[in-house]
Amino acid sequence: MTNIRKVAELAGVSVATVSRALKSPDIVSPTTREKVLKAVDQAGYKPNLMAVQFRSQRTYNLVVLVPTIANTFFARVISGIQEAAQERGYGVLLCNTLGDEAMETQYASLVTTRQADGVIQLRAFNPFSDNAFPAGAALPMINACEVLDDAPCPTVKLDNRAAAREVTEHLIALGHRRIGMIKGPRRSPLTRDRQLGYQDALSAAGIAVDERLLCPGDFTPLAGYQAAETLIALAERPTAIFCESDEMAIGAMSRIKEAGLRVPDDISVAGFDDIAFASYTDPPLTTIAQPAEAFGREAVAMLIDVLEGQKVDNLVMPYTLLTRASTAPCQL
Amino acid sequence: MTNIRKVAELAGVSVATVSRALKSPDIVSPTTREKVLKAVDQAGYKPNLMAVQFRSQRTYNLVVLVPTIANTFFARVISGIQEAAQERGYGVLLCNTLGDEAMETQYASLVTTRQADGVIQLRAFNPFSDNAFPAGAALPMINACEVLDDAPCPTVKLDNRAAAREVTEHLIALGHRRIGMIKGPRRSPLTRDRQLGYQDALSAAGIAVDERLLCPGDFTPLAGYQAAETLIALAERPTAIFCESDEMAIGAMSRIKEAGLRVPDDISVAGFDDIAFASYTDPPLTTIAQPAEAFGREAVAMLIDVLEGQKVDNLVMPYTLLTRASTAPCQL
DNA sequence: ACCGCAAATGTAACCGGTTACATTGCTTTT
DNA sequence: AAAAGCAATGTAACCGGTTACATTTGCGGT
Repeated sequence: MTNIRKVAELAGVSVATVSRALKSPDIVSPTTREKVLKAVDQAGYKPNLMAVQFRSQRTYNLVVLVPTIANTFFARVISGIQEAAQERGYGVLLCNTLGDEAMETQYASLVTTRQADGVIQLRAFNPFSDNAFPAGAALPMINACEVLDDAPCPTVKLDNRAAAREVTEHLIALGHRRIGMIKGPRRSPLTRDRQLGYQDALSAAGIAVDERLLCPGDFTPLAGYQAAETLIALAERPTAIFCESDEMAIGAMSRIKEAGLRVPDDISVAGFDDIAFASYTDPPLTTIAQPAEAFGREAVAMLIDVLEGQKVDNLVMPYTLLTRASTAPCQL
Repeated sequence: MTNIRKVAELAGVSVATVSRALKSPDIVSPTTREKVLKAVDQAGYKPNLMAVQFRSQRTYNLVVLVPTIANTFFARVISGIQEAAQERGYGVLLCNTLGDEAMETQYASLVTTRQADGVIQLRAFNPFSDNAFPAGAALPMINACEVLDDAPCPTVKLDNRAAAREVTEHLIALGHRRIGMIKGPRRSPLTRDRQLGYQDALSAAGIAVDERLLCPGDFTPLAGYQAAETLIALAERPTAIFCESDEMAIGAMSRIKEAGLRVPDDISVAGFDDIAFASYTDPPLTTIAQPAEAFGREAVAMLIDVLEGQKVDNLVMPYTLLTRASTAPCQL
């Protein structure tokens, strides 16, 4: 193994000089620097970063806890994380937790065992909340996308309530009164906020909330498919459906068409996320565009600020309602 | 920082004894072991894994080079990698390379700088081929999914040629004679193999290959959309289109319908990959199912075998043609 | 010629584990 | 009772960098 001592020997200088020539070139003489660089080249020397990291007690790795990368939205967020981390010289340790809290805690503890410097959590769960982490809240973490109400760390989120309200208002403006909703996982604050926004819009329009129009889901196409089945089977079926994710909207549209109904003629469908496929569905999907990659980029920037001891503020990202052909005036 | 010396002091033993009590409990006396464990507990001691790794010169991290995680197929492969790696006690350092060779080489060199033990490359490019890596081929790597013809390492792949032939034969059996093809990136061996399979099927059926029916693409929905535009504008337009990825098939179907044509009545469409959305498109997509997660799992298993000095053989994964409603008998 | 100061370089401790080797103390063998 | 063997534990070197501190060198000022 070519280490710094070999290089020092080759260059005829001390290890300290080699280290300095590489790290702070300005404090060694030009002659020496050149000798060292030549020796480095000749020996094919690459610093053992494990040693560097061990010495500096920094790994320059970030742990990312993601419920599932199979979800297109999260894939985009991770893309942003990856890109930003790379620019700043950090690596990304990916953890696909499938919502398993034990796994999240286990992965988060890579920070306590010094295999990573910080955590980006994309789900509303504090992996350090366990009593195994007495100093829990102090560990470097950013909670992004789906955030805890009482997050013990900085957060990056969307104003989900406002966004859901805007979608619902759009449907109401089209004349819809019976608007179904396919929700996300039961205990998610994101689901709760979007439902609140939906209710806000209905209340403002003087429409009563009908519990039968609210279906649980889990953000997958299959869940959307099944929920749509329930909704279209209702005696008074909805004329529009707001889905909390595009993936569910795609599943829902599939089931609606299977039943011989048309989108948007018989039922308007709106989604949330603006995934890549949203403009290629038939008809193209009305949805809320979230700046997924920016979520990732911002989370990384904030986490690195935390790691560098800077104070960071919570961030609310912007959204846009994209009106496409899947929503149309109510035909009733 | 609570380190092993603190624990040793607390327990009234030497650091060596603490290390042994934790790593090889059977070679210390029960009394001592208990004392040590109590001290560990009391001090809240967690071994600094950076030190352990530094000492053992193993990081237990694997680098995964993926062209883009925004692609649903790769997201599934990564899921498999992640899961298998975790089971075996390895972490996954993700690198979204966007096909940038410099970036792939840079990330792969995490192995030479000892920040990772091995590489899983999901693209047909050898990041170690550069002359910066004289010992290139010897570095632990697995090439999966899209593999190099002369890969300097073990590979996991599909028989793309046979699979493409099977899809094309299916279309021919439905009576189609003018079958368009939307290809992948120009220089990809995967694209070449699938095209060969397509040609095999045509030749066997006595159909001449018409160059105008072959459109380049890049696996994205947009590419499929644009390629379909070209194909339906042809004087003699195809009655079926085989797309090298489901994402392109989804884009193509979108453009076909936009032109007022019906799938499969006017044009049959087949894809490749069987992504989650493939069964929710309208109509559901005929495609080749690839065991994406298994690709990832096998790649990890093979890489760890390599790291442990075992000999490993190349692997060919199975595929299945899934016949859904997007392909139907030719109407001409 | 001598002193002082700064620049350049060298020496060695250090990070926190692991482990080869040394030491201690006790049991078994002849 | 002495020798041999073994289990339990301690001592300290080691991994490969970084860096505080020490030392040397060179130059300008008097």
